[in-house]
Amino acid sequence: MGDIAQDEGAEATPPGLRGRKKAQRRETILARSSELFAQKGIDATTMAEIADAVGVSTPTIFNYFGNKDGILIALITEGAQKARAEGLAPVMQKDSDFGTMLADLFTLFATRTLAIASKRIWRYAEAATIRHPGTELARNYVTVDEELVRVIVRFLDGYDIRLRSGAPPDPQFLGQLFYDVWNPSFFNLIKSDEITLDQHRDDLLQRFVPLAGMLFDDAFLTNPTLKPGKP
Amino acid sequence: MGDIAQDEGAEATPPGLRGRKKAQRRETILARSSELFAQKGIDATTMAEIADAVGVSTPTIFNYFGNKDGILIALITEGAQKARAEGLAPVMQKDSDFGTMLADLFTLFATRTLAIASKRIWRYAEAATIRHPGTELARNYVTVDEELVRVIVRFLDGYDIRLRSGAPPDPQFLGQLFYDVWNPSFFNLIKSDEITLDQHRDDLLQRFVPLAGMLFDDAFLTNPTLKPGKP
DNA sequence: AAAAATATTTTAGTCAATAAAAAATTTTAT
DNA sequence: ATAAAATTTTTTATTGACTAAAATATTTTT
Repeated sequence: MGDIAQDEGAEATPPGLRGRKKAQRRETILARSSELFAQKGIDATTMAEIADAVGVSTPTIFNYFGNKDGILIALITEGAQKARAEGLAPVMQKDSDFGTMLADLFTLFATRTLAIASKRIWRYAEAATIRHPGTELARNYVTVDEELVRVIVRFLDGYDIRLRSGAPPDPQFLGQLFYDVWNPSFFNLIKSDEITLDQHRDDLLQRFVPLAGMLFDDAFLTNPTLKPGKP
Repeated sequence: MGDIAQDEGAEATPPGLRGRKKAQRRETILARSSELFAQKGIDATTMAEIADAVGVSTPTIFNYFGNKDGILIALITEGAQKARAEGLAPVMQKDSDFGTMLADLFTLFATRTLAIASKRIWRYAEAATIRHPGTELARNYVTVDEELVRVIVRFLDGYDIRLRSGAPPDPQFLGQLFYDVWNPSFFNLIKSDEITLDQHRDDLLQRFVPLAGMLFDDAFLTNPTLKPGKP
């Protein structure tokens, strides 16, 4: 439960032999940690074992990642970055109402998120960022969420949204709102090993269908149309 | 980072000398821990010090609360229960629009929440419940949130809400929605020692005013009326 | 008052995390 | 190329959370 000094995250590889070696060792630590976590679980994997597997001393691991949480957050943020790079164009059927479409969109996010790491690892990472919000790695983690909001905003921006209020829609605001509605449900998903992705989708439907019903125009709701010039 | 076996929380005092002693000792542990945490901070307070202050052995503290997090969660949930019992009728000026009223309501919740425990303690408690969701104390903690939603629902239920959709309002749904909109902002508040309650209120205004504007009827927005027969 | 059930302490240990000094390595300047 | 400076890593040692198990004490039951 001590305070922490952490490394600078995955930066652009610095010049010089020293920097290259350091970047490479960082990758090795992450790779071996990932293997060990998968093999024996997080709790059962000791820092000394990781150090052994990498071939360095235990304090060196701490120099690189501050603590075990630091390794977890790095694994997740870097896994998420890779997944993000793989393209995020969501695939879903279009002949449903907009609330259902939102539920499907977020179910897809949940599916992809759990493909990056297990529920347990996400639990640990979420807890770590709350407990140590000041660290560089925790701040990196926040950007994963921000990126997700950006994807939602881009999605919403494709549609010719009609609000009941008649006001012009603010995709940024709506994107954040929908993200905030999704997040507690996603937390429930990762907090319980029993909850399935199907149940998660059901939960999301119960949240998004009524919400969309209150926010959006009847015509848009049942037949969400894309903006002219968007595919 | 080990797994945990925790006690059963603050139950109704069981009969018999043994049970009474146990309940009393539990209270003593909480009282001394609270004092020590306040005096020297959480990290700087060791389990051995708590045990010393109470006059029992260190493992006994673990028998009662599982781990340090367990003590924190118990302090918070029981503090919240006491605060809850003190009556929650929110006081706010009525001559503002409904979005502002919501922001004020949740600012009040934030104020009261931080009166129960410091940001640091809330951070630790939130992290603990995510990391160890299965424990009895973590489940107890959830009920604090549920109770808060109930208060919001009761608040909403007092108003003669008119939705833009024309549909009859579902206070339960709206209460959960508003809670979910509030919560990430509250997390930001406790995650940063810099953010003030005033800034929190500003953030809430930016969330609730536009949201209310999209959801509620213009007439209701500017002049929220109570249901007939409600004070 | 003995037996059974339960709680507590003692003891001993594992592991995360930190600190500080020694040793090794790389870079920079000459 | 080599000495000096800067940086990294290892060694060593220590604190503190947490667990396990056996021994001891206490309460309840019979």
